[in-house]
Amino acid sequence: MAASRRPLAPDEPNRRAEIVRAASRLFAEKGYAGTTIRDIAKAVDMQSGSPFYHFKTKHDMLLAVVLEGMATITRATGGAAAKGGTPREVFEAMLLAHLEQLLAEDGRHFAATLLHESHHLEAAALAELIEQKDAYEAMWQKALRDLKRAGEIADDSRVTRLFLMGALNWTVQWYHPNGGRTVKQIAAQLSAMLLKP
Amino acid sequence: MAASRRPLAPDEPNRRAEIVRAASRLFAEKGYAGTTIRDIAKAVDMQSGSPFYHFKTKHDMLLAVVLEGMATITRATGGAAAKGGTPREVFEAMLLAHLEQLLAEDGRHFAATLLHESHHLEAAALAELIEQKDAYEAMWQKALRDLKRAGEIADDSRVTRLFLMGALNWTVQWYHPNGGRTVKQIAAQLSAMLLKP
DNA sequence: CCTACCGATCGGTAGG
DNA sequence: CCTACCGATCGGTAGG
Repeated sequence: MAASRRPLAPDEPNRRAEIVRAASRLFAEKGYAGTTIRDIAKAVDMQSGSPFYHFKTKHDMLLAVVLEGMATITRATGGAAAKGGTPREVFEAMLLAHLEQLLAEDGRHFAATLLHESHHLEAAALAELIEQKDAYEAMWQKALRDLKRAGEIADDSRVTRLFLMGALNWTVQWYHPNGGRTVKQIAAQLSAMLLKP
Repeated sequence: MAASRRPLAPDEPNRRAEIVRAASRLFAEKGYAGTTIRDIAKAVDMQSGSPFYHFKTKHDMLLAVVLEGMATITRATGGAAAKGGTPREVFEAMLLAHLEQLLAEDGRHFAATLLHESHHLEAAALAELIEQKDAYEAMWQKALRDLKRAGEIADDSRVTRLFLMGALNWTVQWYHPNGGRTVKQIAAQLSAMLLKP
């Protein structure tokens, strides 16, 4: 029905990226197991077997989504931290960067897939992801340590970091772009809740 | 292979409950779409078509899991709140009750299914769940309001409640029963992070 | 990247 | 609750 499509060259360089993007949305909405290759193919106007020209298996598509999601959020949050400033300024910039990736139109499907579908990966792929995740969380642990040294926070333990990750990542479940609150306001409110006045 | 099974009467009253319990574990581990009726049947030593003697559809099994999970946690947390005490005592009892349900051997599969698989429900069932969830969260909102009145917390807004829910529910992702920390310690640490000293 | 297809599996059912 | 089964769908592939 949705006919009339640009006749894309089979090897147009960003077809693979289009598949990853479509897969991220579908995995986020319907889950990995609930999404079919045919769903993904249709979303990028391919025939049902064609995604396998770009990916060997469905699992490889999931891995691509999850690694891109992790890389993007690491780049954003790491970049924010690298700008420097007081521990409080760094922390607040990291909160904002993390939330922007998590909640933005473009990044949220990657984030949701990362948070909810990673357990469908096979052991080797999962190990690769966990390695990156640990590195990411180490950045936060360092930020908490600096806050503690500066007297801005009472406890910088691992559990505190996990509570923080929970508060942050849970926003995916309730944030609505037109909900009246901006991402910036949400970040500020979380900062206010955690840091001393 | 796992032969020699007690010859259960077909209508033994708790066969249905056994199915719900097995389904909760499988849905939590493999996802709703990734779990087959045959998986569930095998887990309770039935033939592949037999679960349909107890449930009309697979969706009905999911609904049963999710509603039981919601009811259990509501009962536990509501019961803790009903014991009364200072706002702080009530809040801490609620934290502990919520976490005990979420992390206990018996309840965590129900909780994980509730948190991660509810979106597979059809609209009508989802609406029913959301109604119960709203009632549950209203209990927490009230607890926060009382804390604010008592001067134990600076902000009792909706977003604060959502950060709290995130910190609580995220524990499902990282808690390990033999991780050295008891549920009680985790509850105490969250309380310390949120309330004024 | 499409066509045409395969073997396996899935949710569900009739009839006992 | 079991037996036997159905139609539909799925991930993946050969051959172009």
